[in-house]
Amino acid sequence: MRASPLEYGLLALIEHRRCSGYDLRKILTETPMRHYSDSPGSIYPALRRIERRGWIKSVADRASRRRRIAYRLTPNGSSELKRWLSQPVDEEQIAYRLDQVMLRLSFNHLLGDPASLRVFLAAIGRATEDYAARLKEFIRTATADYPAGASLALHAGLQNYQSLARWATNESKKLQRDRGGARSMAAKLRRRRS
Amino acid sequence: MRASPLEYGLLALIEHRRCSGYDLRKILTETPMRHYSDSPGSIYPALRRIERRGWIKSVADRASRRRRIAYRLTPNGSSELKRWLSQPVDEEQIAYRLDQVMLRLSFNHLLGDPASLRVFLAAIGRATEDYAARLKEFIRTATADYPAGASLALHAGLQNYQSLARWATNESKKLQRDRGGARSMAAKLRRRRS
DNA sequence: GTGCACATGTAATGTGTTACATGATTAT
DNA sequence: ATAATCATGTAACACATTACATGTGCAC
Repeated sequence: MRASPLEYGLLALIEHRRCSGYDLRKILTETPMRHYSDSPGSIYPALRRIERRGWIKSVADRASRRRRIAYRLTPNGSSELKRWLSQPVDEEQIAYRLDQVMLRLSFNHLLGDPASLRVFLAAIGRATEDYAARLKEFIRTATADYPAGASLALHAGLQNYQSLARWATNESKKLQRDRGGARSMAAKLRRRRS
Repeated sequence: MRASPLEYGLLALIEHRRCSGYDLRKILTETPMRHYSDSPGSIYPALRRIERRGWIKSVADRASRRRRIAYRLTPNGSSELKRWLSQPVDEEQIAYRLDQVMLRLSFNHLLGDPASLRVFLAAIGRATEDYAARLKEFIRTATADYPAGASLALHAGLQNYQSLARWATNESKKLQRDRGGARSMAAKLRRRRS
């Protein structure tokens, strides 16, 4: 990982639409992305870091009379963002960086490929299933003498991962069906026209 | 919060049983507590910090011939740990610090009060229900123009919190029933003996 | 003219991560 | 002997948080 999660989040937000530091702060405070910092002491230095790396460029914004420094992505920033978005989803990410996986899901549309959402959901489903199996095995072998609270916490975790796996796989299949539907519809139209 | 999550985790592990830095590292690598660091550069400094604060004391351990510095909690450390374990569970913790809530659940037995587990689970249930409601309301009002991936991520989150809320409330009720059962059983025995 | 929202920053601090570093004991 | 495991540390770096600090434009 070449940048911090916050930095990738900012990159994605800026790619989604041109943003100033203040805009970004507001988005982070007002949406469930809030667990990323949201304080000026966190965002402004992060912006300068990714600017120094050449991933964003400031553009003076004179739409209003207020002082305002907006940013947009450079080609380098754009390709770095795409690299991050299209990273494979593995067990490690599901287990320890689920928030980032969900962030990548949220910004999947920035890849510009309508099919990638279905693929990404399927990857989440597979990796989560694998991790749930690993967790189940851990619970089976290692928790005989655990206190009640610890067993409960582990079972809660297992249940969560299992339900997440089902959900992701299911949503992926839904998209597959829709695509199939759209495709056969298009074929019908073609046949009709010919 | 007067100490870092890692520090509280270490405190709890040491209270559970006397540990050296190496023991702690092994526990962190081998259990799902793994997302707490696990590297020596993280654990040894943390140990020195809580030692400086007077929460743990090192005890030379000559059980084996290896060099080994084990720790145990001081009375101050013990009461700080209990303070942390018995903090109220609120929406903010559910939303942004769920891992810590689960850690506190895992070590609830260190409070020494068998009833506290049920109470803690009920508190998780209530706070999670509240947060799920807030998230649902956010989704209802704010996501009309969100990209598909973002909506999916939010719905996944909502589903997770809803299922967690149900689970916690249900487990709490199970414990309540068991307690009820145990109590009436004890009453029966008393009656029989008299 | 005063208070609020807009808007951007700096400094101090703590902490986690990575990489580097060392050495002892045990098992093969 | 030598590799693996036990065992403990340091240094450099990046990052987030908190608190502090400053100034502008708009609405009332």
